[in-house]
Amino acid sequence: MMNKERKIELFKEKCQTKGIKLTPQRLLIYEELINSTEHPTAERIYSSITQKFPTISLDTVHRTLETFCTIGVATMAEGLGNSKRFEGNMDNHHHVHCVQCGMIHDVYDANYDQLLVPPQVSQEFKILKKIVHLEGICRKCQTEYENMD
Amino acid sequence: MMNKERKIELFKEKCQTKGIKLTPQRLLIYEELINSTEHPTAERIYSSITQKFPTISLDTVHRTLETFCTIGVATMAEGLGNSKRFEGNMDNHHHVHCVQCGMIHDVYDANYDQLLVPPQVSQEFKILKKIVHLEGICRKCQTEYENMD
DNA sequence: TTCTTAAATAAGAATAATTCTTATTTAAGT
DNA sequence: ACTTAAATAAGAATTATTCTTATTTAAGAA
Ligand SMILES: [Mn+2]
Ligand SMILES: [Mn+2]
Ligand SMILES: [Zn+2]
Ligand SMILES: [Zn+2]
Repeated sequence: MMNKERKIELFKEKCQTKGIKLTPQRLLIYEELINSTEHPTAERIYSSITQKFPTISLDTVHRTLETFCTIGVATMAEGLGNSKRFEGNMDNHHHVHCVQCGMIHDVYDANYDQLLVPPQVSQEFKILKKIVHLEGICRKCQTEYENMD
Repeated sequence: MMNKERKIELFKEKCQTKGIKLTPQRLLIYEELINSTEHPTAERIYSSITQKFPTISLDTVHRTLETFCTIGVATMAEGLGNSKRFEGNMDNHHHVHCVQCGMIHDVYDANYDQLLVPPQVSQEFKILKKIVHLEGICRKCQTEYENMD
């Protein structure tokens, strides 16, 4: 971990090196993000900011968060895209998700099945599911990238 | 694993024991689900079924998939709800997600950090993220359940 | 088999999350 | 101060999901 002033400093440098503009909106969104431990949604950040900065638009918050992920100062918590994905496979297994095409493959691995829940977690949560979630780019999508200009 | 006829048999029994009606819609949706390896969305299942059964409604597919999860013949692939969740914490860590209130807590665990990617996965994917995703009910939500009639 | 009824469905409206379009503004380099 | 590409605001559009209500039906009872 790192103190917030330092993170903001690094954020400003990152904007520089990545060649994106340091706007008041971006700074506010970044501050809101690192001051929160709740993994906020775009809407949540928008609501907090709208008090200090009433003219900001929700779309800007969405765009900015995406930009932050791209330049590596934020991440989107693991998930599988906009729509719920279902399966009838009730065997214990894990997943690898192609973030490009959305494909989900099943992963069977004995080590993954044996993961223990840390005591500080099991004290606070009744755990219903333990899954290793891998994210990456599938071979097909990698090939498609290669063939792009 | 298990052959599909047997799964359908068990599905019918499950409807019995859970006291829910065995409708043609439910049977079709279940068959579609277990014949797919792609972790389909409701929309995807709806499209496939609509050919054989043109009067089915998308809402029925949604409701049915939820019912299937409730009676334990299907699951929803791991995710964090409808909206994207962001964070500025770029340290390597994992998550536990309360499926009731949506809260996400950070989990730091050295064992989790050391997970290896199975070779058959790394052959097919360029892995960008490895995360242990725990799901459960937080203490607060458990207490709230207790106080319900 | 026919009857009964609560459960389930279809259809479309409503809501929620996200993305797109376009005119306007602005950060940052000159 | 000037220039300009990038960024923003506003609102429309799109997509996913849920809700409402009238109708239909599965399944147990008679
Ligand atoms: Mn799976
Ligand atoms: Mn986190
Ligand atoms: Zn892919
Ligand atoms: Zn909770």
